Amino acid sequence: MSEERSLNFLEEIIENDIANGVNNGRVLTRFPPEPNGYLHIGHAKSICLNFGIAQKYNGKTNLRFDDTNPVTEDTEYVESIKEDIKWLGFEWAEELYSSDYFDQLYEFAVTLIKKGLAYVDDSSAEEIAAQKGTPTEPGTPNQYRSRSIEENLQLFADMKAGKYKDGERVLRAKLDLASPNMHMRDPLMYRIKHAHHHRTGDAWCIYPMYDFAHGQSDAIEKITHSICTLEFIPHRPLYDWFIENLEIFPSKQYEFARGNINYTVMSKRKLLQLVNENLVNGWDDPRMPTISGLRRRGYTPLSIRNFCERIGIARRENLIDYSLLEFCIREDLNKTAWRRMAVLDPIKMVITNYPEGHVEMLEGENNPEVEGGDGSRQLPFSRELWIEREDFMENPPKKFFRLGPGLMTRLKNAYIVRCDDFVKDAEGNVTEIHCSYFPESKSGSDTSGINVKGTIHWVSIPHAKTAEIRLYDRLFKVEDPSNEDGDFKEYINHESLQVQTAYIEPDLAKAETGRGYQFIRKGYFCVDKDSSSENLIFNRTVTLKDAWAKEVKKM
RNA sequence: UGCCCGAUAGUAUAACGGUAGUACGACGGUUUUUGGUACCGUUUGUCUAGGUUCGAAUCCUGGUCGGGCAACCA
Repeated sequence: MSEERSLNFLEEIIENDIANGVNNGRVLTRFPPEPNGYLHIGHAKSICLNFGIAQKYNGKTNLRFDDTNPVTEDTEYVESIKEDIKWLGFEWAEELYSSDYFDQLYEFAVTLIKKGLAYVDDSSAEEIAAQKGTPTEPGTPNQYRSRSIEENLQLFADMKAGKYKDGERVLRAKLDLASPNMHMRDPLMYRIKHAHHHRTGDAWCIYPMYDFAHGQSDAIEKITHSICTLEFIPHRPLYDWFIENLEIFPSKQYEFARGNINYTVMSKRKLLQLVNENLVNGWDDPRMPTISGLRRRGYTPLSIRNFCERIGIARRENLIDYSLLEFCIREDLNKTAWRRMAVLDPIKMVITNYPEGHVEMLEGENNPEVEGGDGSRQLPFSRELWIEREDFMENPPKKFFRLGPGLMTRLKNAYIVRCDDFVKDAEGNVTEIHCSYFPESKSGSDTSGINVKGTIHWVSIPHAKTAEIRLYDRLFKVEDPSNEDGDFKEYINHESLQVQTAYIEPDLAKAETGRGYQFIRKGYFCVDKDSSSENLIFNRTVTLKDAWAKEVKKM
């Protein structure tokens, strides 16, 4: 059952187009990343939008790498992008590259020159910028603007032939130097770059600019709805102008607001800086908002797709609460993660009336949320256990439902225990807790009649294994680091990674990568890619909601 | 000083001239062998001033505020 949901503005446009027979109801979108960095959660929004909307209207989506700038692009990025899209659960119709169209694009440029709509300009970048004027003053034409078609044709061919050095000449559209839209003031179409391209190698030394590649690529592929972000709004008249004057397929551009999330940054440039300056451990650092980072952190494709669905599509600037992303992953993992026990900050508990050396195996459900059950595992129980230090208080407040002198609580999947005594060291730190257990209170066959409010997790000391636990916090200390004074890196949270050693139940030695685990009462965790059988490593994906922590804050 | 886009609870997003709703968050409660989950409830909103209209979040005008635009980046 899909629930009733109102259409976003793009769906409305498409339904309208279908109703009016535009393109005979055909829908073809494209996702056009530049292979110059890893995809992040903002791209996920665009991916879900482009692929999702095509799916919804029986259309298709092309994956097209916008690779018109060889100096920043690399096949490493191509591979990671493809992996991330597949992992998110989407399939592209065709894998394409803007560079596939370099010949065609060159011919398009020649066409415009022949129409007297493009010219070769010998000015330097600085001169061109100066001649463009300012938003309030029109630009001024230079002597090159009136070159003959024949001369332009020859010069452009010479540019292609490699007769000039980088920056010596450019090809420009002959448009309107007085336009209030700066993008229409004779925009650059081609520039010279003697650079090796990841696909075309050294075949070219001139490369088209975004504005002269994107719309035409859309048209070549007969994209019906070319969806991009808000900053391309002023490019739209140019997009249309090239298509009109080239008389090619009329793809249409639509813009939506990119998604931003608080306490992180969402630009490839900034993320690249974090990587290059070793402020994080690579693009897939679990603190990164990249798809690969979220994956390594333990986020699932479904949780990310649900997140993208929930944030919606609109045209206003936004800064989404990180808590929504957390909600989405908890929602998914609650239904799928296997419950296990791990003690992160241990203190020893001795059950004084439990026979020394005795071990019994108890059963623990894998996931109580799964209807019909999701199997179970065996838990060794013995006289000495590790429990969480915070589950004992020497002077507990009235609402504390765990252990303290005389207090009773249940050990998850085991017995009810009562705290009888505790031991302190010379510095006054509690080092050991002594309890007695009620044999008839065993989980599943409790006839003790005792009611306790709290349940705590534990690990049998003689059976415990150890694991490295990586706890993550937000990467930045402020909501919107890019909008603060100074460099965004000043706002990095240097305590965003904490490494601990935990005692884990023996079954966790078999933990698999790619599966979520809930460490009961502690959060959701996953096996990190650095993990090995000798050195188990878990990442904390997200904590559980913690009502007690809130209670403590109020006290 | 020019042009363009936008403005609905703390956040995000609906309502398409006719009862301002949903989700997350926050707060309170019920259930619970996870202080989790589930369930129930509460709270908070149409930037502003005019106009059109029987009726405006919605249409019009002015203003305010926020964002974008002058890369041989995309």
